[in-house]
Amino acid sequence: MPRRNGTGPFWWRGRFKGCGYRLTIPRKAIVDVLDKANKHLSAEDIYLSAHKVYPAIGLTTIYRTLELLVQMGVVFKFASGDGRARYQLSAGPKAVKYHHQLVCTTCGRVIDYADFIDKEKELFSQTEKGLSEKYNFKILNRLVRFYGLCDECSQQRTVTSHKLQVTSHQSPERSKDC
Amino acid sequence: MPRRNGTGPFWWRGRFKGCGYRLTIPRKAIVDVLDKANKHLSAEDIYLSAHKVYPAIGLTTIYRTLELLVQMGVVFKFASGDGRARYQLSAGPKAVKYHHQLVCTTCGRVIDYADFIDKEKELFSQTEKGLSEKYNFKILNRLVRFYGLCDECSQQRTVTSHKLQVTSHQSPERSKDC
DNA sequence: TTGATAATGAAAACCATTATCAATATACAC
DNA sequence: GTGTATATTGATAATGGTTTTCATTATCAA
Repeated sequence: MPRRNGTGPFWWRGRFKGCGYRLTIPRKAIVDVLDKANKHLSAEDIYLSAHKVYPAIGLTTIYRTLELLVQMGVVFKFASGDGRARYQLSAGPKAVKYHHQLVCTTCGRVIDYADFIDKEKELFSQTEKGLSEKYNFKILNRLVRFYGLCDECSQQRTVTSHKLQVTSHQSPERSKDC
Repeated sequence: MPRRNGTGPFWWRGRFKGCGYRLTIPRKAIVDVLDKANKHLSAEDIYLSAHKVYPAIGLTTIYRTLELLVQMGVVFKFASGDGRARYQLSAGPKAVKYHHQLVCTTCGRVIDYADFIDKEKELFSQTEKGLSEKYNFKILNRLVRFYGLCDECSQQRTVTSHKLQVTSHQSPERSKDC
């Protein structure tokens, strides 16, 4: 039986018509790309994939359609550290309602972790309920990001420190964090 | 008594010399701005403030110095949704080790919340310990961001829906999320 | 099929950030 | 203090992701 909000294979199609927007070939191509992807994509990623299916598509349409989809609540957009936004479907079987990352502030590396999430879930279900009520905010997605130093950069930092010690005229009482 | 890592009023000054970098007027001006700010700032914010103290300063120096400070671990940089990065001191009395935000995906509004943080702290202290060990990652800062619809946009969305219903030729079976 | 209008894509504009490079300021040796 | 090597600076240009513009095309209800 059909569900009220539509979460079946083409749950998003009804949204277009329902909102007074036309369901065109480029738009189908874009949502299809997002639907088939199992991770978040950049606008360019989406462009390249959609281009294979529908070569006439332009990058402008990608951005415009993505904005539309975000407004409709079909797509979730978030800022990744590299200057490019990432997009993913906000519902359906592939939808991920949360992101958990370790971000290295030195090299920019991003580690997506899946550990300890179960413990978090319990806490967040309470927190989200409280926040929703207090701020009357409808929470759809969650991002937990830890910033710091990855294994490699912690080590390199020490190396850099040594190198500086050799080439520099400065005082030797330097810390590890250079 | 002086502390080993330096967290006093000018804790960051030693870092420059310690790392073999010169402590110049522009650099002092930039850190002073960050030190006096009680929230995260964009590069332009910092430029405008530093410019008042030292008008000869250029935007280039702002970016360059910020990068340096991030590398030294003095400044924490993170992506805000609006395409501009934000910066803040990573230590000292004004330093904030965590950010908790509600981000509206429709209007872009950001609500910084301070509720429920105590409960989170307990959980995160465990999670951070586990992650640090597993990935050998030194966690310095934390970002918790909930995406969704703010109060106003939830309501506007309904209004838009009505408007569409009047001006559109489309089927009336539209959802609230347009 | 038609006609009003929504949607498209190429190109230009925009804006935050980065790279280039000649000029300047700094720290150290003397 | 003076000189010298070099780190630092800032104006300018370049970059790259995203948005705007505008003439053309596709869509849908009638």
